[in-house]
Amino acid sequence: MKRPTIADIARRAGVSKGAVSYALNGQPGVSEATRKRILAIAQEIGFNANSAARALSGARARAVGLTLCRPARILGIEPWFMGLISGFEAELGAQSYALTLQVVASPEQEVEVYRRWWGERRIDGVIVTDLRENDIRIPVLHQLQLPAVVIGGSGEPGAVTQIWSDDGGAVTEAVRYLVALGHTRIARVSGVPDLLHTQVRTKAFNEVCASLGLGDAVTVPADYTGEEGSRATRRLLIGGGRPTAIIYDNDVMAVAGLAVAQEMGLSVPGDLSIVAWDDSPLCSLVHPPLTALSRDVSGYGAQAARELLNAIDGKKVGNVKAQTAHLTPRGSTAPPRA
Amino acid sequence: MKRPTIADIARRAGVSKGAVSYALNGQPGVSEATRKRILAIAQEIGFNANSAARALSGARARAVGLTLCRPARILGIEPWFMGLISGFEAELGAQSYALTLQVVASPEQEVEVYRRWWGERRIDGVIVTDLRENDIRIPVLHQLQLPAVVIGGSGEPGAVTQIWSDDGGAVTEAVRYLVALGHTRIARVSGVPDLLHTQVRTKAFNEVCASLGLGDAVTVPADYTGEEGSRATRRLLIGGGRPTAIIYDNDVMAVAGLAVAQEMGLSVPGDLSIVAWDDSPLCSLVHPPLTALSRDVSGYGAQAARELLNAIDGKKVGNVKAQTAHLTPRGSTAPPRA
DNA sequence: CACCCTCACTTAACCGGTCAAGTACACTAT
DNA sequence: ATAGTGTACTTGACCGGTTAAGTGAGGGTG
Repeated sequence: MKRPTIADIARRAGVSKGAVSYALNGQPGVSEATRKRILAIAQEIGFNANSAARALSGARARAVGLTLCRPARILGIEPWFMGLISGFEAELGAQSYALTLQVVASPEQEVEVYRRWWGERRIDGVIVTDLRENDIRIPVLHQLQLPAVVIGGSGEPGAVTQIWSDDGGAVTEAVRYLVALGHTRIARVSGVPDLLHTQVRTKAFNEVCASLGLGDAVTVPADYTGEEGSRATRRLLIGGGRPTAIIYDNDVMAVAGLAVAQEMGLSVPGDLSIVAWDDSPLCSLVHPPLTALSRDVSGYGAQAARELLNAIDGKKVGNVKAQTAHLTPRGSTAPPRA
Repeated sequence: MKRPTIADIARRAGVSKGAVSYALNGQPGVSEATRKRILAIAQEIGFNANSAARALSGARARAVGLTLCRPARILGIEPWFMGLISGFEAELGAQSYALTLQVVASPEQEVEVYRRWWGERRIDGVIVTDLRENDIRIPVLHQLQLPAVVIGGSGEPGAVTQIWSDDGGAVTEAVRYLVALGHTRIARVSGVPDLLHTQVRTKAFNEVCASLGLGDAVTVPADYTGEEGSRATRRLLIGGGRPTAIIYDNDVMAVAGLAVAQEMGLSVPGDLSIVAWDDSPLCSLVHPPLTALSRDVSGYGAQAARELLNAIDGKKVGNVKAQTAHLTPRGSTAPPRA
């Protein structure tokens, strides 16, 4: 089956290729009557502009890239990314932009992928997640002049547009809530310590614990996987001065922590309260359902996509603050047993 | 920063554009010495062929498409898709093919996306999941001559390459195992009944139950989400003749089922044994860890990608049988209490 | 009535690859 | 010496859009 081209439309409409192009792109240069006729023909023969030809003649590729840099075993289970992706799609699909995905093993590989995509002119911009301190990707994106939106930065103004949320505020809310319930020994199982948003959360956790006089704030670093979540939880529950509440940096580790507590014969929330970060269906799936710091992940993704499309259109670099995660109390938190 | 083109390489090497093209693509027409020189220059200046130009001149777009047609809320949590995707990537990345993703709401929309992609010449082939009976996507793919690989067909020979696994055999193994443990009242919570592989599993379940004299085999249809999994489980556990074992069509529903049992004060595996389909980290995360029908989902994806690349290269249409899921016993199955 | 302006187009170059056809030269066979 | 063959290139058309520059008709103005 032959793909219709603008030449086909031009022939049927009795005009030139150029006129068809103007008509289809809403540019001035054709009369309203001709435009309507051309659009009708395009519709009728099911015309779609060849994206290669369009990209080649200097216009947009109408695609954006996303690299996922987490090991496959965690990618599979963490709802976060899929939530983000469906958010992107909602926005990109509406503008008929495509999303190109690449799974990578390291930030170095990520940089290579950016360079390749740029060289291939395959994408118009990228979405960057998991920002680190002195992230090696940022200077490369800058050098390549590749429009980008960073998700999960610290909120400090930088070279590229950021979508960030006040994670510090959310941690503070969670700790205050647990203290109000009567907890005094609160621990935390964090995500990868190199990531900027992990650092923001850790700092806020330390500060609020200090300000409420909770003694030293214990944060055990992990990596978002269930295994590490279990390991960290065991370490916390075995040691002396066992905490009565644990805040986890994602839902997967929180679920793993719940399982460890049950396996050790501790009751949740009687002996241990659990708060998860990121409220996916996973949290309401388990028993007891987990109290979580909820945010609209796919809305977050949609906002990121919108900002990226703006950046591609050459609009200003900005810092967009997304909704702060809010506490959704469920069955996994309660006052500690005397 | 200007992107290097083959013209730049040609100039530096003192040859024509054509020669560079032959050299880079491993085609005959240049001497070994010249080829080496050209490749060295390409390497040095960081050349990547403009994918648009390449696609435009009749060659491949070097991209394949995947549409995800499940509601966002389930997409987020089901590890299956992410596992598949990382499998695709392993294979596609090696050939520097890109993966283009689109989330859609219905098979009708999916067909539209295929048509658009085809018209835009954006992709060289597609991966089709969740095959239905008389699937409307198949004739369209055929009409468009779009290379495709179907994942999760029934194994019956058809118009397009299929990757399938013997789900019937796996169900049979699970039921036999439960019967060996002493169970006689075994129920099943299935995925969406329209999907072909659901039908295959249901048929096999009915057959093995009949052949083992287990009375009528109860299958409650659900949709892979946790909510539906909970609902179906409650229905099974409330009714008379409560089953002592339930087989779930995915891990998410199995976890939800576990939570329902716990919430109803039933012990797992004492009062109820649970078998999950698809062994993701989720299964070993909960307490007790779930007995599962495991298969290498990302290997499955890799195989699909390989077959798709073959189909794009015009190689034969084939039916590839992937590894059958095998039972991984864990803590959620045991003999029923007297 | 000449002049200018606007509108609605047409024309053709261009993007950066691919590839069929053409060319120049060396080497071999008769 | 001449034709024939193969190698190593060059040349230029082509893919299907976009867009700057050009054109001709019609209307308004002094």
